[in-house]
Amino acid sequence: MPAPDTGGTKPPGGARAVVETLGLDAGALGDGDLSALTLPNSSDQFTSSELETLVNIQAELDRLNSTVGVEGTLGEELEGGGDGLTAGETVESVVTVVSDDHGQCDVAHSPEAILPEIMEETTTMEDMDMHEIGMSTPSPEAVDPLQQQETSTNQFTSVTNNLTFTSSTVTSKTTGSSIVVIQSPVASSASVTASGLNPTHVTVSGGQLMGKISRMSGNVAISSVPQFQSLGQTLVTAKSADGNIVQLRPANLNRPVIATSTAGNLTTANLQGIKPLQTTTKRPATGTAGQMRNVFAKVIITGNQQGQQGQPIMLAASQAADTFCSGQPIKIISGGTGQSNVSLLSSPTKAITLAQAQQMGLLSPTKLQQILPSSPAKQSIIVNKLMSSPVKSPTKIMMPASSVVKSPTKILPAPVSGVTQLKSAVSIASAIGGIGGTVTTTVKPVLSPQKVIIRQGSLKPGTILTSSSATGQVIRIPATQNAVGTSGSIAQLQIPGGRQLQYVRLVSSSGSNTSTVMSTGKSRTAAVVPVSALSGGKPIALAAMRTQQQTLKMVPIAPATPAIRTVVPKSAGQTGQRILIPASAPVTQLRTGSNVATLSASAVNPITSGTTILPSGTSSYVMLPAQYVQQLQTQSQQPQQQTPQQQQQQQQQQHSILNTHTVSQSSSNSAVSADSHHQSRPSVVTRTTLEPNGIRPRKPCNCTKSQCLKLYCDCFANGEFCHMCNCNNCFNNLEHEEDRQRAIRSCLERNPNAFRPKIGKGIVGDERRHNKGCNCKRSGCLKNYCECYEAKIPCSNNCKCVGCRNVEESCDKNTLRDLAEAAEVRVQQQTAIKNKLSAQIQDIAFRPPPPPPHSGARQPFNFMTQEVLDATCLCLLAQAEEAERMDNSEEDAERFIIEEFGRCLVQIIECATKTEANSLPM
DNA sequence: GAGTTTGAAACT
DNA sequence: CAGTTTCAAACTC
Repeated sequence: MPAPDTGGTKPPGGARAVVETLGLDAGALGDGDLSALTLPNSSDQFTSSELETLVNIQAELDRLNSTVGVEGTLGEELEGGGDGLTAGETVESVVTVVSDDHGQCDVAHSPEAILPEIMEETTTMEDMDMHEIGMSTPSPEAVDPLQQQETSTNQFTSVTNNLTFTSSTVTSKTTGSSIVVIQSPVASSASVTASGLNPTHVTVSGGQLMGKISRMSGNVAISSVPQFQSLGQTLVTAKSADGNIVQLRPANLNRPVIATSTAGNLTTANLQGIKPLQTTTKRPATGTAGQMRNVFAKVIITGNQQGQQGQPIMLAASQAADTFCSGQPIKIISGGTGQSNVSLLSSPTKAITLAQAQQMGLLSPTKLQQILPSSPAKQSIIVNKLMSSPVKSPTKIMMPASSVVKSPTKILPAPVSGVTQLKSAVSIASAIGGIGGTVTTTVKPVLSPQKVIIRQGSLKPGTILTSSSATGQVIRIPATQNAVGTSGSIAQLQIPGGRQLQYVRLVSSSGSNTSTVMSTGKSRTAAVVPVSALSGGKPIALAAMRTQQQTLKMVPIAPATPAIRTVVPKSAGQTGQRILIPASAPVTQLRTGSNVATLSASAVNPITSGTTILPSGTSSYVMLPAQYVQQLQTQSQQPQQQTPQQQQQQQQQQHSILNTHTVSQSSSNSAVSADSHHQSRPSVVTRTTLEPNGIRPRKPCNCTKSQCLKLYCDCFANGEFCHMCNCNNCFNNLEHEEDRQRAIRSCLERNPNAFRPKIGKGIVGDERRHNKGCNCKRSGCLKNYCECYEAKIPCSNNCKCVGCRNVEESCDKNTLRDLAEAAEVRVQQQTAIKNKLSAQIQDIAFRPPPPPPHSGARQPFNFMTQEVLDATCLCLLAQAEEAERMDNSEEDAERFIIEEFGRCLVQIIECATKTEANSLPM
C-alpha cells in the first residue's frame, strides 16, 4: 500500500524483520517493586555478561524461529509493502500482547503499550479470538492476519502493518515476559499483509540479542553491541554504536517488559509516525538505513500469571500513520483455556483531528500547518472503548500530531515539519467477551488512523490510582456515568520525581457523541481514554475491564523523559490494572485493589496544576489536574454535579493540589489553548504545601531567561511542559518542540542523568536520598536552598555541603542516637541485674533459717548472716573503687564488680560447705 | 513586591 | 576538574 504522505521509494529489498527479545528473571523483581529493574551495576551499564541474562529468553525464541521459520519472509513481504517510503524514514510499531490464562486480549495500537501482566508460567493463547484492527489506510493489498503458532512458547506473529496474533497454547514458562522487537526496514505501509493467505513470517528472534540486532538488514539500526544503560530505575536503554538508543525493559513476573529499538534515520517524515516508546534516534545507523524506512514492530508478549481471570491481553501497536497507514488489520487469535475473554476494542474509538487539536489549544496554528502538509495520511487515535456499542458515536480524541510523531519519551529533537496529521475518527468495533467468550474486535479507522491505544475497559467508579510507597498520592479516575463532568476531559497527570505530565482524557460512560462512553452490560461503566499528549506527550490510557475486574492502562503521553515505566497490577485475582507511564520516576507500581489502583512511588505523583479548557469543535476538553480527577471521582460517587466553584473548593481542600485553574466546560468553547499556557495561567500562582507523601507538588516556574529549556527550570528538569507557569518566553511547550528537544539533547549530552530524579532510594534500605548530593555552603542545609532539605531528606555522603546541619534524621545521627539508646538499655539491664542480685542476697540474708533437716545438714544460705552480707558489700565497693581507680570503663567496672560478687558467693558457698562438712561428723 | 541570598546549572 | 558566571528559587525586609 502506498504511503500517501511519503513519496519515498520502497525499501530496497531484503528487508528483514528483526526481533529482539529481552527477558529477565522473574524473580529479579519483587512484587510491586520495579526498582529491581535497575541494573545491578552502579554504572547502569550492561555488561556483556549481563546481556547474556537478557538474552537467555531468546533461546526459546530461537526455537520459535526455527519452528516458525519466518525470518526473512517478513522482510520479503515487507519489502513489497514498503510503499512510497522515503529513504531514511523510520517507523516504529509497538505491539504488545499480553495474554493471560484466559486468553483475554486487549489490542491496543499505541506508541506505547503496556502490558502489566507478564507471563509467569504457562500461558495459553490458543483459540484466541482474532481481533482485527484496521489500520487507517486501507491498503489494496489484502490484509490477512498473520498467524503463527508455537507450541513451546508464546506464539505471536507480528507484521509491521498487518498484525495477526495467533496464539496456541503456550507451555513455555518464561522466567519473565519476553519482549520481542521486530524491526523491519520495510515500509510499514501497505505492502505488508499479514494474512493467513500471505502470512508474513516474522521470526521471533533467534540467536542472541546482539546477533539479532546486528542481523538487521539494510536498515540495521544497531550494528554493534549496544551499550545498555538504564534510565531511571525501570528503563533500560541500549545505545548502539551508531548512536541509536534502544530501550529495553526487563521482564518481570508482574511487570510488562517493553523493548524498544529504534534504528535508522530519523527524519521529519519519520516523525510523522508514532514514536513508540522511548526511542531516540540520533542518526542513521547505516548508509543503508538512510535509504530505507525502518519499520519497527515491537511485540511484547506477556502472559498473566496465576491464571488471573479477566486479565486482558493487550496488544498495542503503534505505527506511523503514514507508514502503517492503510488498513492493516491486527488480528489476534487467542484461545485460552477455552475462556477467551477478549476484551478488545470494545469501547468506541475516539479521535480528533488536528484542527480539533488546534482548537483545543494543543496545537498552534503554525504547528498545525507544519503538520498538515506533511502527511496526507491521517492518523487516528484509538483511545479507548468506553461503550458497549463501540462503533457508535466515537468520541474524538485530540491527539496532537506531535505526540503521535514524537514519543513523549523521546528526548532527541524531532523535526516537526513531517508531522502527520491526525485526523478522522476511528471506529472501533469491539465486543467484550465475557469469560470464556470469544470476541473479535475490529478497528476500522476511517482514514489512515494512527492507532494509539485500543483498550476497553470500564473503570469502576471510584477507581483510585494512588501512588503507593512514599508518595501516596491518590488519583481517582471517574469512571462512572455520574462523572459527567469528566467526560471528554483531559486529566493532566504528573509523574513525580522527574516525572512528566500525563494527559489523560477522561471519558464518562455517558453515551454522548463527544464522550462516547456507554456502559454496556453491567460490568462496564467507563473507561479512561488515553489522550493526546502535548508534543512528546505520552498518552495515558486508562481502561478498566469490568467493574469487578478493573484494568487500568496508562500510556504516558507526557513530555520526553528518558524512561518508560510500566506498572503492573499486583492483585492476582483481578484484572490487572496496567499503567504505562514515563519512567523518569524511579519506581512505578500499580496495585489493583478491588477498586483501587496504586501507583507506587511517585508514579503518579505530582499532578500538574491547572485546568485548562480546550475548545473543540465537537466537544470541550478540560485539562484537569489529578486532584480534579479525584474530585470528579468523588463527584461521580455523588449523583449531583457540582459547579466549578464547588469543584474548586473541593480542590482547595485537597492537599496535593497545586494551583488549579478549573474551568468548566462550556458550550462556548472558550479558547484556551494548552500550549498557550500563559493565557490559561492563573492570575495567582500559589505555592502549595507538600503533598501528603512529602513530595512537593509541581510548582510553576518563573523562568525569565532560560526559556525554560535549561535545567534551571524545574518544569523542564522534570521533563514536563510548562503549564500554567509564570515563565517568560517559554519554549518548553509544543510550539517549540524542536528547540525543546534540542535542549533536552543538550542536557543529556552534558549529563546523561540530567533527567533522572534527583531523589532516589539509597543503596541501603528504602530511604530516600539525593542521588547527587547537595553542595551547600552557607545555608547549613537547613533551608530550602538545599535540595536535600527541600526534599526533606537528610544529607548523605553524596553531599559536599559545608557546615551541614541537615542530619537530624540522618544515618549518623540515628547511629548516635541508637548507640545512646543501646547504652542506656545496657545500663538499665545491668542495674536490673544488680538489683536482682542484691535482692537475692537480701533474701538469703534475711530468710529465716529453715528447720534443721533431719540429716542435720545446714544449707549455705544459713551462713548468709548480716556480717557476711556486709563483708560482701564491702568487697563489692572495694572492687568498684578499684575499677574507678584503674580508670576502667563503666562497663568494665560493672563486670569487675559482678565478678567480685561471684567470688563472694563462691566463698560463702565454700564456707558453708566446709562448715557443713565439718559439722557432719559431729 | 523589591531586593538579597543561595546553590544548582551552565559555562570557561 | 576547578573556578566563574548565570540562573531561578528561596528568603528577607
